[in-house]
Amino acid sequence: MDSRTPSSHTGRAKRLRESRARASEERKSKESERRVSKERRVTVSRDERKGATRRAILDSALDLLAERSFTALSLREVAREAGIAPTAFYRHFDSMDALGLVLIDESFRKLREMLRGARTGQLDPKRIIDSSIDILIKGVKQDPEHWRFIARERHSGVATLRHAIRAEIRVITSELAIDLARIPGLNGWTHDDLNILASLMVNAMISIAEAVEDASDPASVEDIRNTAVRQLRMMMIGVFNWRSGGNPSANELFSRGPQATG
Amino acid sequence: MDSRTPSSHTGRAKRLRESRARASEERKSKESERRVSKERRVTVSRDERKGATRRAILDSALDLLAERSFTALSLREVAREAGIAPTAFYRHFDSMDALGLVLIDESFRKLREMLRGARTGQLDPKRIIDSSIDILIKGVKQDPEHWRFIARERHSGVATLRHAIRAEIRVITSELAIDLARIPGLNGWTHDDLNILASLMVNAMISIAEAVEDASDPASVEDIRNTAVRQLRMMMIGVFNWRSGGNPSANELFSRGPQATG
DNA sequence: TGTACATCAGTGAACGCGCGTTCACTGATGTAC
DNA sequence: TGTACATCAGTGAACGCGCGTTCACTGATGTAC
Repeated sequence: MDSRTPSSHTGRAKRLRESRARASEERKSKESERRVSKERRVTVSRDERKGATRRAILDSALDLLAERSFTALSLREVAREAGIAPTAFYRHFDSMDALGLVLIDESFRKLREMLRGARTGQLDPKRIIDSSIDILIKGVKQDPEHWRFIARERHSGVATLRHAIRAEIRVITSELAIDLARIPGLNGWTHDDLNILASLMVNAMISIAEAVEDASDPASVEDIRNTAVRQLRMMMIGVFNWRSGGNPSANELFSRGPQATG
Repeated sequence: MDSRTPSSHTGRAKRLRESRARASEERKSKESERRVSKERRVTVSRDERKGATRRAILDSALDLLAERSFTALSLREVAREAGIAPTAFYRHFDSMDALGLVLIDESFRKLREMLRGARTGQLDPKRIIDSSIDILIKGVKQDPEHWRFIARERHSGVATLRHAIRAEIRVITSELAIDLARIPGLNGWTHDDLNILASLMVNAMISIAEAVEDASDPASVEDIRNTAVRQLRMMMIGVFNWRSGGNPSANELFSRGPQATG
């Protein structure tokens, strides 16, 4: 099936080969099904191929984005890595920007998946902070490309991507705020305060993920983990001593000092 | 003095003209000085010119970086904006990377300047959080280019720049930790806890600065300000209820709820 | 099942463009005497 | 002060290269009958 792959691209068309092999396997498993309803299923084959190439393009781009930023990524480079001619790119995406938007969509899909898993996981409340951070670190390590891409393009030069990311983060934040409202200790909080807390937590999450993602050795990941746990504890103590409404001024805090609740 | 500026570059050599005009003014004010010690001062003129061009290059690059990321910035583009031939660039910097490092150095010099000002400013402790954030916002608005550059390149594709920025942030964090150790309420804290708090604060500072920097209208800046103030208050309540050593578990916090200290 | 035609993912040549870098050069500024 | 020479910031032509995009094409897959 790959007989058409140009030999000059030896070792480059990896992505496409992989992708097509996967598609072909899927196809085989559907063989019987296809025989049954031929008139509908025969079309799939071409679509499968197209889908495989599309995946190859997306995967190649994400791979290359581990080293380059999106602005520095060329259409020809992506096509080369995917094992197709540059012109074939246009059969799948109108422009590089369009591809970028799809990547963001997929990255946040992964992220939300992870968050959903963490939420339904019913964590031991005694270790909720530790567990949350462990889940976050595991998520970052599981597919670092997506995280790196988001972290990088969040402040990149491409306005379209930047805005898309900001919008996604906003959604995650407000979802978290809704969840927080259900926590027993926080049910008296105002809507505003919940949102502010949520964005504090999302920011912390992003900072931690970014730190993990460009940590080189396991020891420094462990450092980051410990720091993050203590920072979140500090934060949480603040949160649970917060009275939605009136609070002590900084001045009072300074004069009271840390032993006040000891 | 600009008679050599090619007419085909009309309106482009702005930077260089400005820079040279500035240099020429400085030169005039040193005129008498120069006459006195001619043998030493005569050399300055060529150096002045060179310095002016160097500044023009740096300023042009920073200007362009408001819209592009560093990887996407070309040598020729910078030269064009600075009003010099592309080849002249090499008289001042070995490569674009070298220029990038100088920009980081200058950006952090500005940042540290601001922080030093904030520290020696003797803030009213009653409004220390509000004032700190106001200073930060003012700083970001005063020269947004530097902030944007740092924010963008912190996660960019250029490893050299990324590492340089990380190192600078580490320095700022440990300087802050030293300062925090002097605060009455925190003098019992362990070295580790102070560092963790410092990095929490620096992270918050970066998040706020980034948010301000890509806020479009004054109203959303005001929003960010209010959110930041409340977030920092929340954090500070946590900090001042923190006992360096043992702390209540998340479980205890959840069961106590926010009314515990109310 | 077989045939004739339509679709369309992928091709490869070609284009004009901006890029980084080299090179030998120019001419104003600086230096030695 | 005047002259002869050195320095060196800035020049402009030239190079080879990778880029995005266009175009008419090919040939396998899909469809109608």
